[in-house]
Amino acid sequence: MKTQISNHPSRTLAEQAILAQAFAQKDAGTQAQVGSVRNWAQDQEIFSEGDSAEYFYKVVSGVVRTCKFLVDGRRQIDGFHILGDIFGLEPGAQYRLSAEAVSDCTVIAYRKTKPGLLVAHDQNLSQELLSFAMQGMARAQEHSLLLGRRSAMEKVAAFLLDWAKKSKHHGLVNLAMTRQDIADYLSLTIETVSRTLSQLERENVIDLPSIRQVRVRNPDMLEDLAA
Amino acid sequence: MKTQISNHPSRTLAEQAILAQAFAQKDAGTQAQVGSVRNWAQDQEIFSEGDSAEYFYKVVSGVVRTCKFLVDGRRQIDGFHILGDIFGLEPGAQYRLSAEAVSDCTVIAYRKTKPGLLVAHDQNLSQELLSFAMQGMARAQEHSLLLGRRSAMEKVAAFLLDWAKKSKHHGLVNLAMTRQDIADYLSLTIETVSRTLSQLERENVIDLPSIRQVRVRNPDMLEDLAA
DNA sequence: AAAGGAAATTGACCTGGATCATCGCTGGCC
DNA sequence: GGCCAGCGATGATCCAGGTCAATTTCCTTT
Repeated sequence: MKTQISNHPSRTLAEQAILAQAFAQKDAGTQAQVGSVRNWAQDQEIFSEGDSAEYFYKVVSGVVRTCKFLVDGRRQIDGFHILGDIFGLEPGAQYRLSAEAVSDCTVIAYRKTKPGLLVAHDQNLSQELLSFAMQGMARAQEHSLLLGRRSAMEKVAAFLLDWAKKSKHHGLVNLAMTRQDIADYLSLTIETVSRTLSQLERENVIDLPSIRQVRVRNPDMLEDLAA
Repeated sequence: MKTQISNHPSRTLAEQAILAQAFAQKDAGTQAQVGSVRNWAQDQEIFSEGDSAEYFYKVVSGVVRTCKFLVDGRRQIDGFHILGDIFGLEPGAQYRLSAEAVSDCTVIAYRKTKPGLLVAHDQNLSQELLSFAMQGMARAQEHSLLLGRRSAMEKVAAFLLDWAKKSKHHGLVNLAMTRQDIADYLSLTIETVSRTLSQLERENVIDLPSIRQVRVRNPDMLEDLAA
């Protein structure tokens, strides 16, 4: 049952804390601005570009991608969102990107008080949203810098470092996403991503113990390559 | 004298309105969160990556670029900012980008109440900042999409449309920036920007009456090319 | 108006990554 | 265990845009 918080074997303490917080708010009944928990299976669509942006979301578990589909079928991934990340917060009334579950995932949906207008009665929430929006801006700017005028090697190395930083297993990165996802995030082809990873393995910078796992053998070298 | 608002021949009504607003706030003396007007000459640095982010800015006249310099000398331009745009708003205590005057320009500097922490006592200001931050995020995301997997033609066409939209002279765009600026914004070389503009002129999509002016002859075609 | 220098254009050539094609691996299913 | 389908790896080739090298245009200064 979805409202069951505790004793879920796959949930970390941090995830349970976020859930507990959401439910505490709900139980207190202080505001309409409170979250409801939702689950999504791998590759399901959470929302689609152009949909009315009634909700924004916070990730409790799993990984979400936000992306855009171009007319000619190309797909660009704007970002991956993990535990604690907020996505789907829009300046306008419609989503400008689609959101999909990279893995099975749990998110909290927050309803905006008015469609298209985000009003925070609560000073803390307002502050938190502003903070998130600025971080979101910074994140998007970093992504622009990553995409512009950087070689495939620089892109892949930076991507790996980014995920290594997030990983709790020291030096071992579990990638939730496919090569296609990585390619669409870095604006490369799967072939180039694959070749670049192979090259890094050949040069003893990383190991690829399984298809979705990367072991960083030489972080310094990886830093250098990320430029 | 810098505090002189009216009777400046090159200022539009909108610019004067922004200045008047800034001074009205100042005169009322309601808050510390009030702006001071500053002028910068072309190519001067407004702030530099790593500086303590004490102020954020709003453009009154002219054009500002925010950019990052890479170790190997490459430069990437994150964005151009014009009348009414806010720049230099940071989630952290330091600027992550540099800001420079593309043309002579006038900006209003707002001091943050605490370094590194942006607190808005005023509900309206808080709302406005949130709105700006979300728009900034959207702008940065659009830029990522523009840089990723798009041809030189698509980039240049999208760039021209963007500026044509902002121009008041119907169909005539005055570019404040050099080809190098355009190249660094689109992650292309000056040669490619130049060649692409020439090609557009040859195909009667645009005219290039002078080096910093573009006349859009066929907006529909330009839209198609921007994909 | 002439001179000088920076910015822009244009041409010739080269290369990194895309494209196309094939093969191998792996994990789910009976 | 054997089969199959989707994902990933790798090789061969191509081409858009980068690089290098002249000019040309425009703007500033005298």
